[in-house]
Amino acid sequence: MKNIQAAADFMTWDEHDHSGCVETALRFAEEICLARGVRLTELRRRVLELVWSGHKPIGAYALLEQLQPGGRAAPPTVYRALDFLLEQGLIHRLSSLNAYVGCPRPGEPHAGQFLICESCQNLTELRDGAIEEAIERSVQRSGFAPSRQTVEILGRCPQCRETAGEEQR
Amino acid sequence: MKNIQAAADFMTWDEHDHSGCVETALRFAEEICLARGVRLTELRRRVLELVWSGHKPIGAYALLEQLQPGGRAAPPTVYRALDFLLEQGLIHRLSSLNAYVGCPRPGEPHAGQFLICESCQNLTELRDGAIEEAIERSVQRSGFAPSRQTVEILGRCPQCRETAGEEQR
DNA sequence: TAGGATATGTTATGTTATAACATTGTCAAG
DNA sequence: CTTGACAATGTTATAACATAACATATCCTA
Repeated sequence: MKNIQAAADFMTWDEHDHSGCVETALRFAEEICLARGVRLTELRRRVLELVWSGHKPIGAYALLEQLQPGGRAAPPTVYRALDFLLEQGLIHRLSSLNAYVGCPRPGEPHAGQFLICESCQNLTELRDGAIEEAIERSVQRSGFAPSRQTVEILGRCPQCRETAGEEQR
Repeated sequence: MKNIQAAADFMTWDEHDHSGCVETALRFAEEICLARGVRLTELRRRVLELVWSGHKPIGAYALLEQLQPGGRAAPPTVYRALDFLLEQGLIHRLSSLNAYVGCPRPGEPHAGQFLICESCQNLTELRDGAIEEAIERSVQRSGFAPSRQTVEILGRCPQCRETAGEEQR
């Protein structure tokens, strides 16, 4: 089991046929949950699907709306599903955006490194060994026992840099 | 003008006489604002002082309480002061905690790297060139133009690791 | 000292997240 | 197949974090 977007050391949420990703992510999630003996219930599956459906990070309340167009579900419903998916490493939370994205490498626990475009909100997840090692070394020196890393870089993606002064895409 | 906590490539908010830091931070802030022709008003000065006063990251509403024990000031008051201090690089915002800390290297613009203890909330700010370079290289490769970085590592500090199973300090 | 710019006060509300408890679903042991 | 324990979800309320919009005050300069 490798990456959801085949062989890459990074993954950009734009400019590819995304529909396959959703299916693949759901299939992987099922395998992983089965192997671990945890339950990917209908609700959790649906939330994971919604997280993957867009090409962009999505907030909990936006998920909530999409979950029940009528507006029935309450916040804890979606937050509990998100908590489960986070625990299982199936999604990431971007704390600088208060938003969630699907993890392209579920089953392979890792701290994501994210490039977030301030203009179009498009996202790239990196997996840069050099960054991880540098952080690892620094953390070791300090005697600190890390449990969770957040590396989020905000800026402008190449596409938005070209169309410099224009309106946001 | 160097670090507020003299010569160090990192700064830990614990285990040192902190009272001097507050004074030094305020003095630096005054110099910097004067040099830039911006106004360190009484309110802004007071908020900066409160941010520095504790040894831990502090939230906006906690600041608000300390600002006016009677409870008069409203949120925008403190958020505006925080925005100013952030703009001037006098404090950092920790997005994984929704909290603020004084910047030990004001006047020397930089993206902080933080080690945050989940047990005692104690904080260490790193300045690790290797991490910065690794990120820089990775970001360059992607064609991305970075504007703001967030590197926050949650875990347990050396002190809390010793007192493993015990109650939080 | 008048007038514009900057800063702060005030009221209301938006956005994100969780606490606490009730109900329902699942599954295995008897 | 039913009972009981645990896991998951529903429901209501509220906590925690943040900003919009407009009024007032303060500061500085021409």
